[in-house]
Amino acid sequence: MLKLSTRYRYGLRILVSLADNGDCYSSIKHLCDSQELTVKYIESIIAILNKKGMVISKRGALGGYKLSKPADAITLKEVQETLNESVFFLECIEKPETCTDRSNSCPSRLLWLAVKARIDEILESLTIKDLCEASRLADIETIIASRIQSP
Amino acid sequence: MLKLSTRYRYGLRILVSLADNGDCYSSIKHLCDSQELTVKYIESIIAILNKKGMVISKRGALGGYKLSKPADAITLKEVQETLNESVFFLECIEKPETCTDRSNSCPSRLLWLAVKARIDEILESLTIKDLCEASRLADIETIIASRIQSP
DNA sequence: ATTTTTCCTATTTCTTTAATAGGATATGTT
DNA sequence: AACATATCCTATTAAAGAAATAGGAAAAAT
Repeated sequence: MLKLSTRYRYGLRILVSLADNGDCYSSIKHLCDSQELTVKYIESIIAILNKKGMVISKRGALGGYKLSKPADAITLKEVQETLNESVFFLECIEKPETCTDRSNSCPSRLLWLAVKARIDEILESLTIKDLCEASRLADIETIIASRIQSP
Repeated sequence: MLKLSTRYRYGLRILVSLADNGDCYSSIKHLCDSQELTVKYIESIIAILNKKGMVISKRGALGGYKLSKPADAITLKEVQETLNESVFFLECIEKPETCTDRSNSCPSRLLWLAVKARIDEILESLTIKDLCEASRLADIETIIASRIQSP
């Protein structure tokens, strides 16, 4: 439980690479050189991003992928939703029909609503551009602190 | 990814039930009446809690389970670790040998270190007793707010 | 034509979770 | 002693999702 999928981890790395590459098209092969992944596996991940319109593709020689919008317009929440569409953090919240009547006296539900709210707060406040910067600075806490207001 | 396991959800509900029952032994059958689970499945969950010494068992007629320590001495983090021993939120952190050299320039790693820190902060600050209270109040945010200092 | 590269569809493998099953052992009650 | 109530123990199966691989079709540049 609460395991981070490699699909999302790699997806983020791919998007960060594309962002660093600016307006050029990066081929999967090129993305592979910097990452230790197979062409086929990256392909399957980027295919999802492509179908959702997060990247623009160009076929044939000199083709590849680039971001479909500025890196600071892509939130990490958006990426998560794209890459893990059918998986629900908490079914009884996202699909109420699964566990209707327990509602607000269910301790698990209350706890995870609270946890999820905090995760989402971070994922919504950060963008791919922030990740690029965090990677350069080797620090993300400062960026988060500047985004999220303390109550 | 980031899916909450039913094992943990049910485990919490079981512990909250035991807490509400005070010093009496609750049989699995009794726990079943309030929850919509089979005897066998609850048994398999509570067996884990028992092996780790979180509950005390008594066999035979009038037997059952009760908490091994006060409900306010059992943190939710402890429960999570007990029920999901072998699952790592982020392998490259918890088992560094998996992904050594990417370290602090890996965007995923930075992000999830930050997210994990916030989840752990909540899980460590709350106890089973808090969950009992949250369940009664149908609110957990007030409790969390009183525990976690804003920076 | 040839090379590069995306695109599409399918399959396999692996891990983990979820759930079930049968019977052994202990304990209180009658 | 017999019986009912419970935990305990050890498997096994089923289902889901994640991870990874495979082969070839289609497009575009040189």
